[in-house]
Amino acid sequence: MNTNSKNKSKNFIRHIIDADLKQGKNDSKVCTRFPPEPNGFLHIGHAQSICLNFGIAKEFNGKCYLRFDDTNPAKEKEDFVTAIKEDIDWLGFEYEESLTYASDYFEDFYQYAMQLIADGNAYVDSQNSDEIKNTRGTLSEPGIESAYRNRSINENEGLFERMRSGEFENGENVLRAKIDMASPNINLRDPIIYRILHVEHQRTGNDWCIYPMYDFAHTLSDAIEGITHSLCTLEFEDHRPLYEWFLDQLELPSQPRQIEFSRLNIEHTLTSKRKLATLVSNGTVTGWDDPRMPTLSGMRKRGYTASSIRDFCSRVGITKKDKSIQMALLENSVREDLDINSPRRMAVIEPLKIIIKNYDSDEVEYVDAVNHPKNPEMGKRKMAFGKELYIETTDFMEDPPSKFFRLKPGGEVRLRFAYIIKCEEVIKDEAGNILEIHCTYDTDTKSGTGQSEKKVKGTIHWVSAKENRPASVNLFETLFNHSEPKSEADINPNSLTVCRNAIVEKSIDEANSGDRFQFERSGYFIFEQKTNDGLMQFNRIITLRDSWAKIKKN
RNA sequence: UGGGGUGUAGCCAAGCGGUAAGGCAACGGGUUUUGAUCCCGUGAUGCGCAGGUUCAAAUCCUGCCACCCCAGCCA
Repeated sequence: MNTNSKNKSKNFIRHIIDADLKQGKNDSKVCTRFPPEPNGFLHIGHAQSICLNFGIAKEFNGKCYLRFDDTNPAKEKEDFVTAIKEDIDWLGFEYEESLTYASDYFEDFYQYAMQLIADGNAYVDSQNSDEIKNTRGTLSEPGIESAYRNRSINENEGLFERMRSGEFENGENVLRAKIDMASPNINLRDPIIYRILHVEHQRTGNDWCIYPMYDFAHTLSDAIEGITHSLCTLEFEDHRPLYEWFLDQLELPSQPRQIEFSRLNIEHTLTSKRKLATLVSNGTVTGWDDPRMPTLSGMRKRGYTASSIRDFCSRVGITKKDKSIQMALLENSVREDLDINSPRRMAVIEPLKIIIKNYDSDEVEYVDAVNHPKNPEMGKRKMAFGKELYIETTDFMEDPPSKFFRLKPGGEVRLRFAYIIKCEEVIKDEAGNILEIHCTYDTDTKSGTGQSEKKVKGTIHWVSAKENRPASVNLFETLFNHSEPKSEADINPNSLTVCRNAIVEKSIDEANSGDRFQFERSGYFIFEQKTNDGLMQFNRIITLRDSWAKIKKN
C-alpha cells in the first residue's frame, strides 16, 4: 500500500502476541473482537480499533468477532446495529462468520451469576442507588459495607430469581460482586453486576428485566467466545483487576487477557460518541453522517476513501501514550490515495468571465485534455474552447504582489490544455467591481502543437461559457477552531461554505453519484447528486496542497 | 493528598545495555502546461528532571516533576 507498510514496526500488542505464541499459550491461537455498543455511529477512533483487531486476526491466522455489546437496552437501537455493520463493510472487513451479540449469552450470564451467588461471591443488595453511591467511599477513603452484604446464599438465590421474574421495580435491588469495600481500586468495591431494567430489548424483547453490567458481561463474553487478547482503551485499565477476578472465580471456557492501548484523538475534532451524539441532537450538524463529522459515515459522505482511512490507521501507532494526531496526517493519507486514483476535470468555483477579443468564431473548438498526468490509461477527453470562458476569480489580480504567476493587467498566462492569453482590459461596473476581462490569445500556442517556444510562468484552469454544467459545491473546514475542542464555544462558524455558482466542464455529465475527481489546481471532489434546481452537487473532499497560500502569508 | 497509567523532535513512533529507524509537518533545491504530483537534501551530543550502577545507559537502580484515567444501577 505504501512504504510505511513495508517496514512496519511492531507495536507492543503484537510483541505480546508473539511472545504468547512462542510459549504456546491459547493452543497457539489468536482471537480478537471488536465490541461496539449499538448506541451511536462509529467514528475514526473505532476505525483504529477495527483495523487493529481485524488486522491482528488476519496477521496471525486467527479470528475476529464483531460483537454488539447490547447490554443496556435503554440506550441502544437496531438502527445503530445496521449503521455499524454498514461502516465495517465499507472499511473492508468481514465478519459473516463471526457476528455475535452479548445478548446471545444472557442465559449463560445468568447461570454464571447464580454460580457466583452459590459460591458466596455475589449478593443481592436492596439499598437504593443513592445509598450505594454514598457508601462507595471516595478516591482516598474506603467504602462502607452494605447491611445486605451477608445475606445467606439461599436468600440471595431466591431474591435473584425473583429479580429475574420481574417481581421488583427498577432500582429496588441489584446484584453485587462480593469483593472488598475497602479496595483502593473503586471498581473492586462490590461492583454491581446486574440491575433491574424494565425496558424492552431490541433483540430479546421482554424476555429479560434484569441486564448485566459491562464488566461482567464483557469478561464472560470474551471467555465464552474464546477471545485470547481482549484489546480495549486505557480507561479500562482500572477494570482489569475486576476482569481477572471474574476469570478467577468462575470456571470459564477460556482465559482471555485484557490489554489496553490509548485512544485516538485528532486535533480539531472529537472522538467521543457521547459528544458527537450531542452535535447531532442539538442540530449543530445535519446528522451522524454530516460530511464534517469524524464518523465513518460522515467521512464516507465527505468522499474520504476506505483505503485512505486504513492507511491512516496504519500510520498511527498503537501505544499507551496519550496522543493527539494532527489532521495533516489524515489529510496526507487522503491525498495520496486520491491523487493516484482520481481522474482530473476542470471546474471553476467562483467564475470570472473572460472574453477573447481576437477569437473570431462564435463556434467552439475542441482541445484535448488528459484525464491523469501520470496515468495514460485513464485516457483523455475533449474540452470546448471558444470566445467566452470562465476562470477562477482568484486567478486574476489587478494589483498583484510579486511572484503572482496568474492573470494580471498586461500579463500572459496559459489556459491549461489550450492557449496562452494576454489580459488587455478590465471591465468594471460603476461601483468598481470587476465584471469581465478582455483578453487576446496567441494562436501559435495551442497545447500540443509545438508551434511556439513561448513560455509563461502560470497555467490556470478554465471552463467554456458555452459548454458547461452548473454546480453547487460544498466546501468544508474543521468543525472546531480549537485544536482540542472542549465545548460548543469552540465550534467553527465557517465549517461549511456553499458555492452555488460553480461551473464544471461538460464532460462531467458522465459522473455517477459517488464518483471522485480532482478539479485541477483546486482539490478533490465527490459528486453527490443533482439538486432539485438542476445543479450538480459536489462535496470538496480536500484541497490540493497550496504552496502559493503559504507564500502569500509570509 | 488513594489507586492505575504515561513521558524519545512541532505531531506520531521505533528502540528492550553497545553509542538515537521511519512517517507526517516544516524548511531548502530540482522536474513540471495543476504554485499539484514526483525527486533530492536539512533536523535530537539528545530520550521529562536529578543522581547512581557500568568500559558503555533512552534502555538497569533511586529520588523527584509533569500529564492522563477512576467515586454510573453507562460502555
